Amino acid sequence: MVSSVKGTFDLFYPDIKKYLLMEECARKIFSLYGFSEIRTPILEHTELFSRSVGDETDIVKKEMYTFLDKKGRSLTLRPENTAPVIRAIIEHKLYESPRHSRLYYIGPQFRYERPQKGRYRQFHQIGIEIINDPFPLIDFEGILIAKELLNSLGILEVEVKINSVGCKKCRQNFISILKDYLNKFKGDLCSDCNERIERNTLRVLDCKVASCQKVIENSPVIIDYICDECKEHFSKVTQFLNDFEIPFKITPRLVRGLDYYTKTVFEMTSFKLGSQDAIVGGGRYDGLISSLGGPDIPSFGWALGMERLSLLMEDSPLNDNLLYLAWMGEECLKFAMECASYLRSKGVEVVLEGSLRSLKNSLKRAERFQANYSLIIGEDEVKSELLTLKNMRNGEQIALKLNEIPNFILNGE
RNA sequence: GUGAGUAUAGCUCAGAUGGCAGAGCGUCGGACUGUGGAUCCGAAUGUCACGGGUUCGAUCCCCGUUACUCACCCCA
Repeated sequence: MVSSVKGTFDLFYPDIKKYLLMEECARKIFSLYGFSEIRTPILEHTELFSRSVGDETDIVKKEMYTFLDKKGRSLTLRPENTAPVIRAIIEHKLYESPRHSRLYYIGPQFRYERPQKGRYRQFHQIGIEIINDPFPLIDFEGILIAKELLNSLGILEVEVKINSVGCKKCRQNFISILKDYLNKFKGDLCSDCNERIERNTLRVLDCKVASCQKVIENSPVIIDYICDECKEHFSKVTQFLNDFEIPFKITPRLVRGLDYYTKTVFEMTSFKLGSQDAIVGGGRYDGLISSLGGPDIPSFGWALGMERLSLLMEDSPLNDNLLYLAWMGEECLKFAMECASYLRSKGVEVVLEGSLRSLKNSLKRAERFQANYSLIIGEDEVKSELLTLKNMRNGEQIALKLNEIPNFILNGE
């Protein structure tokens, strides 16, 4: 037997319903904020990610599905969707188009990691990108949208963690200060962190090793060192959050694993998940467009993990309005087919099965289908043109003419 | 990439000192010829993950591989 690839999975009823619900809610909310969808290819040139996400990040160093195609080009299954969206924006010169400044995407992403709870090799993200607006309002609205999306799906218990990682100029300044500090405690830091001091200094702040934690506790805090502009930006974002009563926690050690972030970074986490507790993550990336060859235009975005969200969602109620058509005898089949066709044209969901069954068996099938109704069509019904509609939830039966059924099922009349 | 645990029916899981492979649930059929869910009766379903070793004999012990689960790293 050939099985699915490690870290991938098949999605079907009932879990698929959660995904459809997520997508539906997301599309609804995004359009309320003036967003439109963008779909980019799953395959990109490897260079796109090494240049944007960063050569020194784990994602690029060890987590990408990269291969050579038949002409020897290095291609990569996208590990995230921000770089592809920005690539598309630049390629089509859409960065000045207001209509294309608010984009959302829904789709699969790929990272070659060891699977565990809430983490897969093919996973799915819903995300947004807001192009060409440098103002703190955008950071706030971005977070607000994510929060509204979660709320609309019944997820209320999330913690919003927020921080600023400064801009190109002031971050460098902080990094050298942090480097000086960390170098004093080299002996206390784990081997990973000793390497990070030079290659990816900020990430030391994120280390969970106990001995490193001690050093980090007393380390310089980035918000104290960022430039006035960045400080101003950050305080406006937090001010908006306060004004609109969105609880948040300033987390000085929150630095994210992608190099392109500037100023605001944020994460939404849930204690109900395992150790992979981030549902939404994102921030501002003012330098990304220019670093990919576009003009110097700022952006903001986040991504939400659908698998993690689905872990938090209750099993969705069975709100199907499915009708199972129980027909008896070959001489009823043609009539049953005509009924099915009519009902579907009126918007009723109808299952009609090919095998001739006893009524008892048909009702059993209806139950297994989790149908709300059974419509019984036998000799009597064909003659009288009064069909027997049975409510499978409470067992009640009523005789109706065919043209009365859609209204009865869809509107309860 | 690292560590630990697990792998037996569609699902959940038992099993023996190493000697014919088990249960519950589910599925299908019947009791009940036009009325499902309850009850009773019956039936089908297994390369005991894969490959090697030890043994008269291995699903069980040993080695290896793969997959799954959780954790580390990192991230959604």
